[in-house]
Amino acid sequence: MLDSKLIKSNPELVAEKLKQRGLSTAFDEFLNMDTVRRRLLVEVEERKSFRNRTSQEIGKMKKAGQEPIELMTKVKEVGHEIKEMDEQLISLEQKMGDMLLTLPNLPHDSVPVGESEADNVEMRRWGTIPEFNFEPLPHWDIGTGLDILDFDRAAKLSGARFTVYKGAGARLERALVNFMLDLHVDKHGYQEIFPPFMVNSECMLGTGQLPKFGGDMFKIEGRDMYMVPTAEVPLTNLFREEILSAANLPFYFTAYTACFRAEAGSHGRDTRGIIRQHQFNKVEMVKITCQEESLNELEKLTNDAEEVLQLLGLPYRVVSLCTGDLGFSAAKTYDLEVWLPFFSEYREISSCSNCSDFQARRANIRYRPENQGKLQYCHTLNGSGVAIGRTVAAILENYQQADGSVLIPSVLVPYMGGMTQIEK
RNA sequence: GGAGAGAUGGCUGAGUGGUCGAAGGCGCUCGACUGGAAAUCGAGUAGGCGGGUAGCCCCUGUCUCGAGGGUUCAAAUCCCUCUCUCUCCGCCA
Repeated sequence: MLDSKLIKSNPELVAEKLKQRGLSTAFDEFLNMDTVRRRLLVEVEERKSFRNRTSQEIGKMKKAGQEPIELMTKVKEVGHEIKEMDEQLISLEQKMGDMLLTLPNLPHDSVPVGESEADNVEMRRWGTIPEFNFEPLPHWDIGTGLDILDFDRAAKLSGARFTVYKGAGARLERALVNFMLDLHVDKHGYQEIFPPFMVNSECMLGTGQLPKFGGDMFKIEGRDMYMVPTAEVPLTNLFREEILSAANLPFYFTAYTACFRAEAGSHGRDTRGIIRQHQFNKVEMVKITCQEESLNELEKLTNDAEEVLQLLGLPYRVVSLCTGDLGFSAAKTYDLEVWLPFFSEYREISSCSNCSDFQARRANIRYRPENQGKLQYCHTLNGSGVAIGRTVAAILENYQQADGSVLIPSVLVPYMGGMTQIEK
């Protein structure tokens, strides 16, 4: 959520920043509502002040044995006025609040200005793109050939965009989860969390999925519950409605969860394979920081995600998303894109974002600064560390052999029970 | 699912109609004491939204005691609904 005071004091700046995201917003209506709201607030507070003072007088008079009927009637009348005005105020504030909740975060000044994916800026590349002396297969053909991925039976169980992992495939999925968690916990200093996979709508509002993107999620029928679309939601909401001590910042959390996305496939992209699924696994990293540190922390978080790919020997590049391609809650985002030989292109495997105070404001996560000053909103960051399914796809395609087998990256061998190669 | 108890400030915990944004304690901040520290003593210490103002330096109004409604001149306190927590019973991986 944007700071309404910033909108009031500098609507042009906010509109300009939103325009960079491709959003034309006029704040005239908002500012008008606020003017009306403030006028109404002053009037109703005058009446409340009168009611408070007079009620106390009535109390004293009653104790003195009097029965001030006229005063009581007067206060009662004012009470009715207050109620009417309060209702108007609430409806105004509701409208203003609804508008604020639908506005995305402002891009940070360091974010490249652009309209679409095409304007994203490549920051760096890592690794050597593998060369094959045969025609590389797509991961779905490799997976079905090795009988470690079963799309047909998954369709029987659940429908399109689900996958059954079998044998070494299932093991590989589990190995990756453990490898990534161990790396982030043991080397990068994150605390491991195992959160619920279902959360309430307050959480979804806090991280920005609601109110705009409810259709992207699986909702539990008849309950105020959603399947988590990413562990970012439960992790970031851990401290919702809390006041943290600056001395305890920053918090580093990492968690494995399954992720559930209803929107996957709605645009007909990636209809084959395991790139875009209704359910996939992910290890996520979340940081809660003070305001001054979030930019640095984003660089470190991105490096932590990169190290996963480096250790797995998967070529990738880092892209700074341009203003037009930023997600709803993000002020700045680096995407990690892994090389997929069959596609012959880099595809997103991690997205690392600094959400500045945007989510903290929605979720009311604050901290008291060291100098005991005024409470501040925390900054929240999140990044995939990394998406498991896409990592499996990348391993299958990058490590495929001419005979249809797939080599296991050495760092995963212990997690695979010593297996070095997946063969038919 | 059935029965009961509860939800108050950063934490703990009093408060059953007005003098309560709220005792006491802990924690924290500042000061005294000390060579320094501990202990002790003293003072301060919620947040939101407005108004005054150049200004969150101050002054001031209002709201907030799980959430929402109601009763009343007046609600943390009484009534209703909901949410959550705990205990017992049932069921269960």
